[in-house]
Amino acid sequence: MSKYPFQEIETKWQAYWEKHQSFAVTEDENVPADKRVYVLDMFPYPSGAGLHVGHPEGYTATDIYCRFLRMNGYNVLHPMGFDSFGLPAENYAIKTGTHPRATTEKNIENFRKQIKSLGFSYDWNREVSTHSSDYYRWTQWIFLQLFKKGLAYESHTPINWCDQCKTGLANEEVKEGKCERCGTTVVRKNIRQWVLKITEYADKLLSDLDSVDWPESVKSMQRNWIGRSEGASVLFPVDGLDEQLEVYTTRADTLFGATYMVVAPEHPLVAKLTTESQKEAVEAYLEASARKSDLERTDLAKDKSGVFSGSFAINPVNNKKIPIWIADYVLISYGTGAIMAVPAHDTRDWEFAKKFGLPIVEVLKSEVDVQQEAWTEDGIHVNSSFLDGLNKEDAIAAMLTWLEEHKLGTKAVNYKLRDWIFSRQRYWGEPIPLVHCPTCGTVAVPEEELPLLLPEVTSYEPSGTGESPLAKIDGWVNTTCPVCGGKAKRETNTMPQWAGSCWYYLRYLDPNNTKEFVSKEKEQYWMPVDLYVGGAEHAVLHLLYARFWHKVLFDLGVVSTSEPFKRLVNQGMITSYAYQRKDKSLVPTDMVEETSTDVFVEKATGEQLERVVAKMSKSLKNVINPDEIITEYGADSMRMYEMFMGPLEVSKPWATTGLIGVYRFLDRIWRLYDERPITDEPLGEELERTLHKTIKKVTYDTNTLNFNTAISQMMVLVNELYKVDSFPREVAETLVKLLSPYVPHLAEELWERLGYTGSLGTVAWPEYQEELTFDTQIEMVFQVNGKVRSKATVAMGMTKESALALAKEDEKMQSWLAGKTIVKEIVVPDKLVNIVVR
RNA sequence: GCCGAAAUGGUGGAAUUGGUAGACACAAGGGACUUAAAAUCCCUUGCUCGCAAGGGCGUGCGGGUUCAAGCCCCGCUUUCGGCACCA
Repeated sequence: MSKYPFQEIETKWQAYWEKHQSFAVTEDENVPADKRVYVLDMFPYPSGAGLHVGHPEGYTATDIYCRFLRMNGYNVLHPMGFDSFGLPAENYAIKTGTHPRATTEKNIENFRKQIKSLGFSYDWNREVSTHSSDYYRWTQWIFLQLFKKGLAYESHTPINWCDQCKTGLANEEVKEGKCERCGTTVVRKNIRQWVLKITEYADKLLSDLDSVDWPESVKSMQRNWIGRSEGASVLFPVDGLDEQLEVYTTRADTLFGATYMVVAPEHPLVAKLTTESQKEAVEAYLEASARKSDLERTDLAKDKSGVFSGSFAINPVNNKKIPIWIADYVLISYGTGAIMAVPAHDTRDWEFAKKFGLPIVEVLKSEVDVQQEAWTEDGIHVNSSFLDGLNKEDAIAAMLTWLEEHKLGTKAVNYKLRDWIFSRQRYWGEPIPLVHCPTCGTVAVPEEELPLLLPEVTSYEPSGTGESPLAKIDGWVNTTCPVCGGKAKRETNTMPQWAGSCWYYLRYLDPNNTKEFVSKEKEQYWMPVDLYVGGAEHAVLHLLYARFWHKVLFDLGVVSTSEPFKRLVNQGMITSYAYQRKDKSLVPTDMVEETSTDVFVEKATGEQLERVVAKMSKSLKNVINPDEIITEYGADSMRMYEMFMGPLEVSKPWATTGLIGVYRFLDRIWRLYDERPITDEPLGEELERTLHKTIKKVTYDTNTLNFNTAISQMMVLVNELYKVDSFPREVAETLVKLLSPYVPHLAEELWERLGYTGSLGTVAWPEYQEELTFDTQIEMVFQVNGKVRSKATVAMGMTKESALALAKEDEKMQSWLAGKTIVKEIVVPDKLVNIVVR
């Protein structure tokens, strides 16, 4: 196609950087604190499929930013590693009979090669992999700190279980009742598991969100997930039993309207509350709801179900006897697992009351008949004794005072956030370093014995019974108690994939430290992470878990910041085009023909199709392979195109024609330097202005991650260079510097051709002179009543008076002003004149 | 249902503070070069009325504020992402 020898250039400079360790970074104490920057990418899971086009997007963005910062005198930490424990490798191992370590390490090698082929400026000396024992030794160490702080506990309550993955899942890993990974409907299963008390940090996790520079959407997702609510805890005595039923409510003001109570089927008082006559019905109900999946239980469209326990509670505000029901629309995991039901003003309670014929009492003046539908808006209280006449807000306050005075209830705060189900019944993860001793209980493996190595096995098949594959390895399971020396058994569950990624950003700081997970000095030198770039899919999971661990480490005094990631940016997804039939079904790309511009038809039927944007998928045959793009157009084209497509944060469709456009731009640059003699003559005025405008815009836009507009400004400069004959050295050198963060290989090569030796990486970023960016002539707009009627080219800096005079003299303006009365005159200097007439 | 983000030419997208809407690129059309093609270079390109000069319309929809609105305010629609019996 052309002469631009990208393959040769890219291989050459990648080898140069590697040989000269161009991007190795040290903790140089001479660099002032505000010039130390930590720029982090979310590290990839090294899947067998290799890098997809989404990875280079975020990685290119941070690479450009890092190279830019280095040229501006910053000491930049920019590491890369691999999130290498996890299910896919294990599942692949089971299928093929190869050890997950073997496939994982092969995949890592491939990923590393692919990442390097894009010319990113990582300090590879700091690479970490979460599956290596040097690394997971410290993951285990951190777990032990949690354990010792009482933040890890064993639980037997039912958890989310995926039958396909054969493991328990955290609440965060369940999406719409299905396993996030494989889409299998999640079932409830009673198995022993380790749980981390993330709820203990709910308040801090919530309030500290205000201190970080993160996208509002991510913060709001985390706030919703934590789900703090303020309400009251109220005690209801049980009639005829020496028990009290504690409920949580955000609507204490509606207490006079509570006509029955509901406890979850798993509530500890269920057996006591059940009377002899109801026993059979209750037992049947408990069994039925235990069999239901979470999805079935929470399906909104479904009918409410429940059963009367036989017992009654006393409503403490009016001493009325109200029945206690058992129903699975009340969740054991939220609040106290019991509610007071106010059917008149709560849709769920209303549906239940209607179905089972329970009384509905209006306590808020409603605009509807509460016997016909629930009234959930605010209103004036009625039938509520001392609350009558008050609105919701005042009534809640009044009721809280009353409850506290009578010792019947207190203010309470609840969270939707649940504790983190942390154990996995699988092989390819960090072994949990605990030992079960019949005499000493559960004890920690001594820290000096870490890492507790994952045993080599020949079969990793998960049992599916809730036992980890490790449980079958007798030689490993049977051990001695570190406390009493007696016979004991190892914990056989492993950690979830999230464990390793909870703290990897800390290990990069000090990857070879064998004494500590990170040294205090290095931690203080770099932390917190100044910029963290990655996909939005981690908004809740990884980012919440990592914040939690970091806060625990902060409380332990081993890290110095309460938040790990100061600024977060989500890169948008790179989508692809797909073709849609009238019935909205999609047609694979290879079955589509473009008959004329933007007219697409299905080859087989001739049906006209609509082009839509869709996620890349194998079945649609619209997946772009980065390796092929690099081979055909080069890494520089790939990098620059992905940045040119649009703003970093939004998702945008891949178009290879667009990539070719960027390739052509690079080729034009190449030919400029290749074919034109570089002269030492001074710049023309026009060119000088464009040059300084370009420096200004590229500097500003690179710093703010607006790469697409920085690139377009460089295109403007190159277009202009093609219009003039000469190619002054000043422009030639500045352009190379501006290009270098974006297309580092090409820039290095051109820099060398300009007569320099060594890498551009440490060359100072160009500066612009503000006064040279100003136009001397500007086009002034003349408006009448806000509509553009004429324009004139005038000198910059014209006074308001002369601009107005000029507008009035203008021939076209005069025809629009003739016979009108001037009402108002507005002059925006160097922009426009607007004359308002009547 | 609730929370969040968004909607601009044929397409991807620009538009620092409210001040010329459509930068830059793709696609399309035309021209130059060539025996020819490719590559390259140059020009045109929001819609519409008009021979032209020139006019009208135009940033999802309906209102509003303003001399002036893609941008601010109110009310909708649609799309995407998240949550969803959380009391």
